[in-house]
Amino acid sequence: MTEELSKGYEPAEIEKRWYRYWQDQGVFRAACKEGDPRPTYVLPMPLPNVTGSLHMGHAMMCTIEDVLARAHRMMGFDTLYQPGTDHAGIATQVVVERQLKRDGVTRQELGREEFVRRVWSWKEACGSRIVEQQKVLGLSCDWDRSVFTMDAGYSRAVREAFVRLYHEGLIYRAKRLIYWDCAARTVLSNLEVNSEEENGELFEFAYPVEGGGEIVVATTRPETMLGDTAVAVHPDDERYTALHGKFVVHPFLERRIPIVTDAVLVDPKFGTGAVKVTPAHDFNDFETGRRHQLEMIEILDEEGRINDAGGSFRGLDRFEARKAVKRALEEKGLARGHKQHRLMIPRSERTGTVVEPMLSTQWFVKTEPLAKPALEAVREGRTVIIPEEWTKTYEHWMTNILDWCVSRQLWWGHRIPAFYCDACGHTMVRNVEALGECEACASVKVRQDEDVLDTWFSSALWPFATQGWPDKTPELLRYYPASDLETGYDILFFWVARMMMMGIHFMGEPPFKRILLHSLVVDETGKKMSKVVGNVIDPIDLIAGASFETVVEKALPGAPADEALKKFKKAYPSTASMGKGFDAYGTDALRFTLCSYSPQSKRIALSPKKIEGYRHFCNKIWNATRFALGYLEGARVTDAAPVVSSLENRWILSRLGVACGAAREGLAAFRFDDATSALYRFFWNELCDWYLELCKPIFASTNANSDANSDANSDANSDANSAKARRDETRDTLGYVLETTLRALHPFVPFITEELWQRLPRPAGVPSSIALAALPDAESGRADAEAEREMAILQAVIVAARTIRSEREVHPGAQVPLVLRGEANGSLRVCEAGRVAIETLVKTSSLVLEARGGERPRGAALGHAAELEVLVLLRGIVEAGKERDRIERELKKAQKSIEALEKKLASAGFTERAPPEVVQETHAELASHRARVTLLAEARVLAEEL
RNA sequence: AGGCGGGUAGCUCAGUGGUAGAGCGCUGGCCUUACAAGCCGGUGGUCGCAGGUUCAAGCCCUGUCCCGCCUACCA
Repeated sequence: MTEELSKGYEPAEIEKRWYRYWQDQGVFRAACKEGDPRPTYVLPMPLPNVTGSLHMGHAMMCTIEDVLARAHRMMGFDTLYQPGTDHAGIATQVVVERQLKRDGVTRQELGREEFVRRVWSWKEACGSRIVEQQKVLGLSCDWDRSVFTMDAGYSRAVREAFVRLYHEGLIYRAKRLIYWDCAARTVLSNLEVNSEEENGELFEFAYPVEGGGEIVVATTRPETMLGDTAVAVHPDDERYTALHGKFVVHPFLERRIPIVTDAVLVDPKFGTGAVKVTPAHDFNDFETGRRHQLEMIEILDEEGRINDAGGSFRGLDRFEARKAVKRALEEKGLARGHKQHRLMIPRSERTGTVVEPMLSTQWFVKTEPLAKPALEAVREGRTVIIPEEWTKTYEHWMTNILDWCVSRQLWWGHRIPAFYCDACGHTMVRNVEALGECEACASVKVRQDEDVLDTWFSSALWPFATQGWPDKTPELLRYYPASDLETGYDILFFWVARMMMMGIHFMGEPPFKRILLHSLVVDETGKKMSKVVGNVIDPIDLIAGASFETVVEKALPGAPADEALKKFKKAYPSTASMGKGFDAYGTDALRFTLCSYSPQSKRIALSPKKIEGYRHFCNKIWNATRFALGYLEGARVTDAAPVVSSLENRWILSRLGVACGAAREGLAAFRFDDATSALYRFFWNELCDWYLELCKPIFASTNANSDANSDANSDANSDANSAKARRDETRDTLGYVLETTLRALHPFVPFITEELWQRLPRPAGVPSSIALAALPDAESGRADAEAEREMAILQAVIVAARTIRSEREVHPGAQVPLVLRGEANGSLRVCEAGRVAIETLVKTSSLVLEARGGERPRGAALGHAAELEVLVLLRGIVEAGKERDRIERELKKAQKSIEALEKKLASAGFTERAPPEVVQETHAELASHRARVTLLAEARVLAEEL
């Protein structure tokens, strides 16, 4: 720890050390101590799937959350960042089944018990990967409280919730048309189904009409005609009036099918204007069937094969059946052509297979009574959604919510606690793992429902089931409701809305005070990340560094490397200038980058170049500290800002307060972009660019004066004393400012700040980790308007002089004579006080301060800073012609501004109706432009003698 | 089709009615004892388009054209 800092910032080396330290020190632990006077801050982590590995979305989410958690911890809250993982029913089952398939076994062959055992062992072996990655990101969760949704305690809570809802009449079992995943052989909720436009075919065929003639229908799913129980036409469609009330004959199944009229289903302008109706396999047809009391014929089994109802097509897979039906229709001369057709294909989010609408008996949650209070909680502001615009989306969904199908035909998950008696048919819903005998007839022929619950049902209980509910544990009392819930807007419905419903229902109050939503992380061109497009980035590659070969292999698995790389670079144009791959940017740089994006926009276009930029920022922090450490020996660093007298010290403390205040405001308003940019600008553009540069001559003066000390000269001694006093004050200020700034930065960049903070002089009695130190605020600085004003004058003078030097191509190392002319009691006094600063930062060979009015030195370039004239003597260095052109250009600019302002002031409307201070400001602005014109005219004269 | 966003510098994005900001890029000059992952300068905008309100519009209103996302869809 005491060894010197390396010249460059190397994140890998420092990051690995501190995470262990934090865990060993128990920094992340929530106290949950009786009598703890601290307020609580509770942040339930959106539980990642146990199957998952960390993607950019997680990185975004985790970063934002960890910033919130760390900031609140530093603000003195008893902070619980609640971690855990989700058993992810279908996703996990699919993964394990795939693995079994490689070994040539099916889960049916293994049996349920053995299969579930295998899933558990898979979970033990592989399920912690994402947790390890979260630790790489620096998450400050209380890992000791981590919960897995299949834990015994959590499972009990899930059963309890089901049982209570059932007895309250909010859960029911019914036969409904649902989405069926034929690959996973389970029902899906409509949120687990994604529809995308794909190429398809609109196939037309004729139904022979009883008594002669035919009616042509069109379909994208010809095989469903095996379940047709009607043909519908529009009642007003004159083409078909003659057929009303007649029947068609099914060509394969010897079934009479009625022709019905239906104005809802049929759009006469589409296709042939006649629609085949398959009530058991289509949502619109289902409703049509209800309207006309049509027979509902199911034609598919649970694997998507044609069942007995399909006659000779029985046993065919649905896609084979499609071909077979078309062929058979052609053979019978009933095919009437086909055309290309774009249509929305619904696919299972997990297995990717085309889902089929099927009739099925399932368990449903009655959502309306639950949604209403959840809606009201937001309307009444008991829960606030940020950014606020999402409130509308939430309302829209909550008011149009459908009953929620919660049963799944899976083996991995919480088994539905419903028991059926085969003897008397009695149904019992109890919070038990097994039930021995029937409560009605005492028969032992009792079997449990085979199905498990939707994963979202269990995760809907997250805010309270993690805290021991239904028991009234100390944790539950202290940590419910949570403070914030932070997540991607894409799961507002899936999860957030459901937690709201369940939280209010079971706990009587909403589960969180605020809902914070961040945007989707997309590629640099704005496209969604996907393995199809080949633009996925593994956050770990950005942290640890990776060659493009490695990166591209993950982005587009299985594709030729050069093709994949081309696609990848197209998705991330800023990587064009990056040679072999990503450097190791480090966790801190990635975190800072993610925080720098505004939460207002709906997409976050990830730019690797931007991450590189923030790594440079980390390097800047590193080196500034390295510089400072060379002078901080013996610094007295205090809790509060020191009282200081010199301008630069007063100024930096004032700016420090502004920056820390802005950072706090940004954190509070969920505007991390504002917070990070305030700290970035302060650190780089104020602390490094100005303050440290101003410190240099002060620290350098030490040596000069210690030489002077050896003289017996008393003046030199007193000079030396005052120089020492100033040096000490500056040393203490620098120490304080740096220590404070690191604390302000810590929530965003935890690793580098801990590393550097541990090396800095700190106030007495600080905690063992920066993570437990106090988060600075506006009061951590010392507001000083006068210092800011004076410093602004010095900065303006220095910049003006530098600009002249640079524009006239004076060599940066060359010393130039500088003359500043102004008001003796005004800015000149400030310049006199800041003489050393000006001399050093401008590099002057001589600095003359004089009152305005006298003769100006000939051959000088004339600039201005506030009301000061800045004269840089350049005789013999610069060509007169170039200088003249430059002055003309500036004159034109100034004239243009003057015209605009004069026009504005000439308008009576403006002078009479605009607020007086605005008019005044405009006058002042005009005056300053006019003064500038005068100055430029004079500069032209001076330039003639260059 | 409906709903919600967005269009500002070459790129990615901030912007609170009072003459437009950042980072990156571009560009000129510097290896200046913390940092070339750097320093000192500079260039760059008809704020999608057309109206309107206002003394004043990137910001408010209306229309319009593009681009996203979500929801529901035509069998």
